[in-house]
Amino acid sequence: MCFALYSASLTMTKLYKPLLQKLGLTYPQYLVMLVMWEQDARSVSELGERLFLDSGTLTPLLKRLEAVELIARVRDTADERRVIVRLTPAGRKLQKQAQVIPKQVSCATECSLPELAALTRQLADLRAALFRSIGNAGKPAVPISSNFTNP
Amino acid sequence: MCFALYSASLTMTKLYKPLLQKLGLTYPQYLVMLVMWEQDARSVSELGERLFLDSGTLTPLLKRLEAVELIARVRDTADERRVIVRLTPAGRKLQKQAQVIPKQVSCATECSLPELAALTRQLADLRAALFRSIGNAGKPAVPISSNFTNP
DNA sequence: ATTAATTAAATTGTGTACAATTTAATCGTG
DNA sequence: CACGATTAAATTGTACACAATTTAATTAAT
Repeated sequence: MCFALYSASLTMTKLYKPLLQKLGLTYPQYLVMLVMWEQDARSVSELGERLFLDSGTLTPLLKRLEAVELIARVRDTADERRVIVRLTPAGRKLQKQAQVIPKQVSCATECSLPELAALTRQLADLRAALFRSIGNAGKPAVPISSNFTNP
Repeated sequence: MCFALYSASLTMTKLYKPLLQKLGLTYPQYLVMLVMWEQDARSVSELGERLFLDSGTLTPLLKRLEAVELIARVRDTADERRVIVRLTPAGRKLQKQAQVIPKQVSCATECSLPELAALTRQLADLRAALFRSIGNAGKPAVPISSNFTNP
């Protein structure tokens, strides 16, 4: 299953590549733009929470989006630790060009919309389950000295 | 759906990390070892066909596995273009240590085995559909001069 | 009010992915 | 046999991912 997941994900990214190239975006950059179109003016950590990515991934990605003037990055004056990301006019304008992409991708999947919705929920549930497991591994719910083991 | 796929895949890799660290492997390296345990003495392109990865990804990965002496890379004497990958004794020995991993991962998914099997097939089908779509875009089935268009 | 702890980004270093190109070997045709 | 086409790996350059660390700003506890 893990390999099927891994290679389906890589293949999906490959499918997006030519579609997104017309917009000058990579797939992770497109995800950031989707989240920004959903709501403007977000901090880096808010983006990270939505996308499950950390600053080590986002910071260079956001710098690239800033370099092509799709977003602007400014320190939050109220809290100088935070960096607020905003869409530029070009960034907002790009949304219209991007609107055709979901249909093209959905067509390539050869799945019906209900099938896609079901698969989406399964994958989201899976991610949540894996997160719980990782969380438990990182911070065990029970001290190491416990005598209990998983059934 | 695409985002669910993308983030589930990244989370899966994160789950594997601590498990594989005990074996000194990354997830893609583990995939290569799984394929090698399945059958020894494969060329780089055979590995690439199994894993849907190209030489640009595999060559440095295989060099790292060679550096830790889990595999050996030798030119095929019958065809000097090919490089044959073989397990070392240490590489074969590692299989035993790796046997516990699938159960640990399956447990973390919180899915039954039939559920996992069903999801695996869905993801494999999805990957195949995406491949078809990419293939058609990359190498059109009909010459450029054709008058035909897709329905 | 200081100082210690925490938090948010950025940085560093390692390891994929992959397009595009290069190098070298083999194959196919005349 | 020759030589252009093809094939297999390797190389180059760009862009993620993420653990671990660092830097700077804020909060908390005394």
